[in-house]
Amino acid sequence: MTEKNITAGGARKGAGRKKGSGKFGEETKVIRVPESKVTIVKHWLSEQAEAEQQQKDLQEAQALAGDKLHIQLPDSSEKVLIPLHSHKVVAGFPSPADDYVETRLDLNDKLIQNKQATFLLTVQGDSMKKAGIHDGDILVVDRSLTPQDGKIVIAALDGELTVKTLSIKSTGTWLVPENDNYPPIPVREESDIVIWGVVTATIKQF
Amino acid sequence: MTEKNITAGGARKGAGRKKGSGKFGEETKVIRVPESKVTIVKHWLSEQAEAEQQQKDLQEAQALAGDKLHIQLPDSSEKVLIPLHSHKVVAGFPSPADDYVETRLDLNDKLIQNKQATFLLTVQGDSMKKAGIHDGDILVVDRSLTPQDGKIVIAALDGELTVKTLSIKSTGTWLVPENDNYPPIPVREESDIVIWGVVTATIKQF
DNA sequence: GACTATAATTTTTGTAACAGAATTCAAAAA
DNA sequence: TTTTTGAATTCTGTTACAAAAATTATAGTC
Repeated sequence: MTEKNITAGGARKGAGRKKGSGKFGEETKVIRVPESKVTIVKHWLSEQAEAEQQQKDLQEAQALAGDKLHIQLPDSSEKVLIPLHSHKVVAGFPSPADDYVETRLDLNDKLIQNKQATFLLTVQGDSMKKAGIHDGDILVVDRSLTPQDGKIVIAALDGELTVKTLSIKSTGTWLVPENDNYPPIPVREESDIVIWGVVTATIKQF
Repeated sequence: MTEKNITAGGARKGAGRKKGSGKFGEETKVIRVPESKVTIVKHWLSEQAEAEQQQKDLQEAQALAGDKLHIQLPDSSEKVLIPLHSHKVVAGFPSPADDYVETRLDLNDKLIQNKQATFLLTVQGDSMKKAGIHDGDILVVDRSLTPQDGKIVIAALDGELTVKTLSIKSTGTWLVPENDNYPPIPVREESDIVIWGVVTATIKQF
C-alpha cells in the first residue's frame, strides 16, 4: 500500500451491477399505495419474489435429480383439521371418539415450518433403510435449515440428488448412507458436493 | 360575463380539496413494484377501495334505516384478511405462478382420503419397527376402510389400542406384531378384539 | 503468476419533488 | 337566491435524485 498512488484510474468497460440483479429480478416502477396497505403489498411482493426464487431452485433441482427423485411443492392452501389421538389417552377403550381427542392438527402445519423453503421428494431405492426411509416414501425437505451433524440431508452428488446423513466430526465432514453397502463420502472444499436441504420428516403410505 | 373584471380576488379561507377525498380515502405513499406485478397490485387496490366504499355505504344505510330495516354487516375481521394472491386470476395476467401450481401437493389431500373417518395416532414403543413404524411416529388411521390381509391395523386389545399387521389365512385370523419379541395373537369370535381402523400412512419427524 | 484490494461503473431502491388533475369553498355576478 | 368563477388545497402519476449494492477491470502485493 503506497501512499503516493491512490488512483487505479482509467475506464472499466463492462463493469457495473448487472441488470436484473435486484431482489425482484426485473425492472420496477413506483406506484402510489394507500398507507394502510403498504405493509400488505410489500409483504406480498417479497413473498412472490421468494416463490419465484424457489421456482428457479426447483427447476435447477429437477435438472439435477434426473429420474431418481421426484420433486413436488407442498400446497397448504386449504386447512384440514384432523383429530389427534394420543395412544395412552385412548387406552380406556371403548371410546366415544371425540372425548379423547387431544388436539386437532393440520398436517401441513405440523410438517411444514417454512412454507417458502419446503419441498417434497419421493424416494427411490432403499439406501436409507436404517434411518427408516424406504422406497416410495415422501420426504419433507426444508432448505432454510442449517445442516448439522446427525441431520439427514439432501445432497447434490455428481449432479444427482441423494439422501444421506450428515456427519461433522473432527476428522472432517462426511455424507453417510444409512446402508452398509455404501461407504461414507468425504465432503471437501474442492469437491462438487452441495448440501441442498435438511430432511425434516418422512412419510410412508401403505 | 363582463370583460373588465376578471378577478374575484382575496383569500378564501377554508377553500380547497378536503383531506381524504381521494379514491383511497386516506393518505398514500409511493412504493416500488416490479413491472410484472403492477397490474395485479393496482387491481387489488381498487378492489379493496371499492369494498371499503361499500362498507361505508352500508353503514350509512344502516344509520338511516333505524329500526325499520335490519341490515347485517359482513364480518369485517374476515374482510381484512383477504389475501392478495386470490386476485391473480382476475388480473388476466400470464402469471409465472400458474406454471407450477399443478405440481403442488397438499399433504392433507395426499394423506387423507376420508376426512370424516380419519384420525391421527402417536406411536409409543418400537413394536412395529420392522414395518418402518417407530416410537414417536404419527399414524394416519382411516376407520372407514375394510381390514384386509396384510394391512396394518389399529386393534383394541385388552382395552388398549395397539398397532399390528392383520393376517387372514386358512388357519384363521391373526394380529401379527412386526417385532420378533411378541407372538401373533389369534382373533376369534369370542375374543374381545376389535379392529379399530386401518393405518394408511406413517409420518416420522426428525 | 496468482491473489487481493480498490476504484470505476452500473443498476437498484427508497424518497423527494413536481406538475397537472380533481375537488372544494368563498366571493362575485346574474 | 342561484349560478359562475377563481383561489385554495389535496390527489396522483411520474420524474429526478442520491445513497446503497453489486460487479468488474485494474493496480498493487507477495
